[in-house]
Amino acid sequence: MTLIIGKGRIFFIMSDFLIELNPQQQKAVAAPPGPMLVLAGPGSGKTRVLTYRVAYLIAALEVPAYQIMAVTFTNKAAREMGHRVQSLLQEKAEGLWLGTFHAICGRILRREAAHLPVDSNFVIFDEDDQLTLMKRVIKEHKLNEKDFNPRQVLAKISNAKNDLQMPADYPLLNHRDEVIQSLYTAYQAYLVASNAMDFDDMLLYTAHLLRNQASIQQKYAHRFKHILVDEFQDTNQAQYNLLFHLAAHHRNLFVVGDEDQSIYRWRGADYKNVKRFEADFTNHEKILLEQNYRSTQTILDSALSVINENEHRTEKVLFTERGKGEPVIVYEATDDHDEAAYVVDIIARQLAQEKAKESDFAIMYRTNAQSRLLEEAFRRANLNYRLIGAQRFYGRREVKDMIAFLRLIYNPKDEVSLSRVINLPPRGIGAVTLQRLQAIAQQADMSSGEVLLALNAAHGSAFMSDLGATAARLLPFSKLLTSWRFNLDLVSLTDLFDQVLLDTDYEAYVKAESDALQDRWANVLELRAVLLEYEEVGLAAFLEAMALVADQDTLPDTIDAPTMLTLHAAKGLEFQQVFIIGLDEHYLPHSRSLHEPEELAEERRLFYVGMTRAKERLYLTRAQRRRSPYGSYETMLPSRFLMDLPESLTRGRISRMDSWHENFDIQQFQWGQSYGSKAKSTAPKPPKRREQRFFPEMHVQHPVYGEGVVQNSRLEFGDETVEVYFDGLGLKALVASMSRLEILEE
DNA sequence: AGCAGCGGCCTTTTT
DNA sequence: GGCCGCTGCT
Repeated sequence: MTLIIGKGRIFFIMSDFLIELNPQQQKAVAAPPGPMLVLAGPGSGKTRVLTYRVAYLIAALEVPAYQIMAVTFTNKAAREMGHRVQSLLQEKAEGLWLGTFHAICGRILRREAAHLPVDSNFVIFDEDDQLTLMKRVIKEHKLNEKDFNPRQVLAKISNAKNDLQMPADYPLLNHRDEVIQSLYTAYQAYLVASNAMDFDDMLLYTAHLLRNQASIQQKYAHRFKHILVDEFQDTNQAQYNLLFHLAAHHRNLFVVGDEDQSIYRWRGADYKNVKRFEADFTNHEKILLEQNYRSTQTILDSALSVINENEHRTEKVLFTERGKGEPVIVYEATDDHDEAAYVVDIIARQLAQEKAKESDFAIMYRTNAQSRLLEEAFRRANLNYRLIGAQRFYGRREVKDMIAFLRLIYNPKDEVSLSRVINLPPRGIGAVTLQRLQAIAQQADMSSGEVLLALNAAHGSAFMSDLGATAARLLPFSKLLTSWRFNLDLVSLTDLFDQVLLDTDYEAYVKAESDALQDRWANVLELRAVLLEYEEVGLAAFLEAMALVADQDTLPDTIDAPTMLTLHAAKGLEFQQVFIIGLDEHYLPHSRSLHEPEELAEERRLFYVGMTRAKERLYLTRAQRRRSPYGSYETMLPSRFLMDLPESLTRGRISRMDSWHENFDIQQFQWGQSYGSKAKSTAPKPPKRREQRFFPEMHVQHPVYGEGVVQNSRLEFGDETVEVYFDGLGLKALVASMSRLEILEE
């Protein structure tokens, strides 16, 4: 099929996935160069617009692909866009710069390392590394972790960096700020000494380079004649600044976003960047995409009724041609176990009846911890699932250990990796020896890793004997590190990996550490398999990829199974049927957000993002009681967001909605002091069903009577009475919630 | 140096 | 309920 755009001179040969563009979309895609702001509601095809815009620039305006930079929110989104552009244009798409802010900054920073305090093979510190480092800094400042919570200090530093403040720029309002500034300075010095940077540094350094180094600014502003940004509402100051310096000259900045989907405020994102864009890029064009191609009108209206409660937003008129659809189903579970059972039950039943396929379903929640009960329920039901995020593969201890070995070999200055692996498995280097090593390093103005390497080189010399017992303790590891370093450029990555495993006897160590539940060694082997894919591109690329994997990147789409993910991870995705669980105060909205209206508004947007992922059906669930972060059971209040749903759009009832605000001061609530009528109990009650689960002809299993066939079933007094025929026993009437009947076959 | 036992704290969301 | 850091013992 051929689509004519512009004056007829230009056309695309669209391949099989062509979806006709509506007039707004076409206007955006085929706009003349210049600043463009596309405000796109959920499901309005903004990714499609972005993709086609890139294709249009190349095919119609004959912009070489290497002059285009497109920024996405996740690596996965980048990959998908890359594929689509490629299938539209084939080899003409080569050379396009496409990736997340962090990935793109990484590329620039390695090229421009000469202008940085680190060299081009710097490593990227993740959250764990940052925490390790900050704890060390706090200790060295002779401060208490209680007075200066490492996470909090890091959060402050992160905010500063997102606002482009170096330690010297850190605002000092009181004495405490001075201490934090001092911690920031020391933390930054350690990063530099480790030849490392954290995530925020990647943006900060790039923004600084572009702002302060005219030659670099010109180079990249000249090279990238067109810049496109997805999820623009979630950019922070540093990112905006960076974009500004790249695009200020040619003004070809094409941004797509939706302020209602801004959910990363806590990470420094500021949807005011939309306003900033409008002020900085005058005479920009602005296009609204309001037609939704994803959801039914009912889902859309429900979502709008929730988001409309937020103030200070440009109201959009979202509409769809997909029809009214089914009501939003609301379910109130007795407790969190019941909630999980309900979700899995609905899915299992639809699958059994072949009304849906596995990958149609997604279950979303506010916090990762909420996935656990669902996992258990899925396993009990013998169903597969995909879990995005949470116990990320790359966060596992053994995986981090092995990556730390590789990182240290690649960059011996990495103090955090060194301290992680120097005594792994235990080889007699404890805190004391490590401290001595660090002291020696400090005196010699070297890193600990460099001292280790020097130690081996100076084996037997006076340098050695000066250090005495410490040197003797360190020597074995010093030799190992030297030989790994020596082999770095000689052997393949997997050979190097195997050598480390062998030299450290890591297999025996990790197997001894494993418990029955976790096969840690299997994870090591899995990492080795990943490494295999980087054999060609090398260790640097491998380490970079490991540092920048997003949650969405961790699992292949190919598994046909229901997906479990946080509401944050759900952005940009869509599913036939969506469950949002945990619609209770303190979960959604989360307790940490209740004190601040801005944060509460963000929780609402988060809920809105989740709701608008659904194409056909939306389920919202809550539980009357659930386990608190502590472990005790608490009576919950239904989420205030549920009150915003018009009854005409929903099915199902939430109790206590009318008296929601009576007697409870939500702000004063603390975990541990139950405010419901019932006292705490440690054991959950058996799940109680509100819906009929058993139907005639079902094959069921009873723990005592064995296998039987359901003859009849009815709901009575909130429970279900099932009549089952058991071979040799005859007909038995059973109470569903008490009899632990399992469904074998529907 | 390493380990076991205890007490305090906690978890929001992610590149 | 689980992690982490501290302590005190071997």
